[in-house]
Amino acid sequence: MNLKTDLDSARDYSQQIAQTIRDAIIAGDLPVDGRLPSEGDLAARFGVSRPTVREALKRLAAQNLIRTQRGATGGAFVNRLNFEQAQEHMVTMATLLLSMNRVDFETAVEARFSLERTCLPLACTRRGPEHLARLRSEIARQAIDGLTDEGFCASDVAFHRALVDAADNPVLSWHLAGAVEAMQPLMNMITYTARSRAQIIALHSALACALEDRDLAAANAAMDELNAYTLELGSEIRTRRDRNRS
Amino acid sequence: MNLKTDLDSARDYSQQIAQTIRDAIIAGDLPVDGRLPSEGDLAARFGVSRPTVREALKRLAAQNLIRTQRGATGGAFVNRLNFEQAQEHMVTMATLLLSMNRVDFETAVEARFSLERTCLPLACTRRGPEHLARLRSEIARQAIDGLTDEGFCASDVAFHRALVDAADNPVLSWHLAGAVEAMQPLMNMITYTARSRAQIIALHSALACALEDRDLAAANAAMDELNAYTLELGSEIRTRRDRNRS
DNA sequence: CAAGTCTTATATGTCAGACATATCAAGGCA
DNA sequence: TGCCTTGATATGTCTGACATATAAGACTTG
Repeated sequence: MNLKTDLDSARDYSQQIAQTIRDAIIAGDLPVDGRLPSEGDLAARFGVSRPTVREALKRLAAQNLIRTQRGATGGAFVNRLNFEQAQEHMVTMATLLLSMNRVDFETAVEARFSLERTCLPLACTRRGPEHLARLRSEIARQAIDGLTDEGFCASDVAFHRALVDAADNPVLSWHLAGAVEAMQPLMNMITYTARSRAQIIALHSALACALEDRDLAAANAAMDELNAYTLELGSEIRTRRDRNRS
Repeated sequence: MNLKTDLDSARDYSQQIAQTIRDAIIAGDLPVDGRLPSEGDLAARFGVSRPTVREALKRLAAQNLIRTQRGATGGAFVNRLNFEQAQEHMVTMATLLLSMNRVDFETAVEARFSLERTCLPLACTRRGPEHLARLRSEIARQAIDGLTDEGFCASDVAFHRALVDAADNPVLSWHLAGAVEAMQPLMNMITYTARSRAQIIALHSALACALEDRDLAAANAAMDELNAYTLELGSEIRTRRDRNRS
């Protein structure tokens, strides 16, 4: 637990302190669930005031690297980063990336389906009955009459999430689920007619059946169709929007 | 620029304030490069003190959502999240995920090569001469006699980075490069013999040639071999380690 | 008149000390 | 023994102040 305590007075102290502690965590010098020195201690070590140390700790808390607890035995503890939290971060980041960089619909869709396709070989091999059940249950929900658009989109995401989980590789699931969920805002625009819902449900069913039969070629074909149909809907939306504008 | 200013007194103010501003940024209420109210203003609006507001802003700064600038026309500005910054974050996160969750080598390697393979179809279609040049140049560097292990690993990462960039889809590049770079710490262990270097260089060359010929089957085959060889080296390392331990 | 310099206003960065509050542990009391 | 009180310690927050960076306007000077 020896931290470099010499700071460059030209740059933000809180940033440098955060970086020092972050490096220590990444290097494994601070064990998971280990307790950091108290804010007062850290302030004394770095030769800064407590508010400055607090700003540094808040930076780390924002990245889920530490958690804080009040009370006598409280303090700042190194978090075990879990896949769920990390995924939230990734979705937030990916969503912002897409919206702030004017990524066009085709590029995003291409990336999404390219990525999602990677789970199919593994999913065909490893899918268990519980994965098939999840897929079927989401398909059933999507077919409910009177389901709201929000409900349909949520179930759509859950379906694809189940699909990537069927590959039974948590690291892969993390990457792919992040990619899929980040697309949700873009996908929300295109599933608002009964016709498109029926078509999407049909393709979902085809995917589920392909997984059940462990038929990789069929799964790839269904994914291709879903890809093409998504692009088609997207260009339809654009046409309609352009017509309204003029 | 209307922010919800009512806070739940039971939870951290700085966290709630950060969440409020974060939501506004994600929703697009705060335009990119737009300036937030000054810390004093925000403190007055939320009914808290300036240090509390500052902790909130540092949380956002840690996620690269805002940048701050001192001086008369300074303040906190909404950042345009770019792919580079976002990738740094993703690599940090993925590295921590792998190291903190005892992900076994096989799982990580499987995820990595599954993901990287997705760029091959697009890369075979779209690769330009500049992509081929980047690939060849990294291969040349890897063959240099006396190259340090660090240098070899760095060039290895650069090679795979060039490979995913050949797909010419920034969103895909972002996802895949993050996955590849996060593996670097794990890969560092296995490239320390001349034998493995020569083999890896041969497979890199095979990949480059396949891309040059736009031969998807050959590219996939080379990737398969690289995958298998990586696993082989990994299990070799483990055997050696186990023998040393006993 | 023009160019450079000075002043000032405004913002963030930092500090010091204080109080509020949550929490656990130890000691006291029935 | 079991409950309660008390104290210690930690984070959470507030107040007020000073330091510093920066740009714009006022001023001075060639």
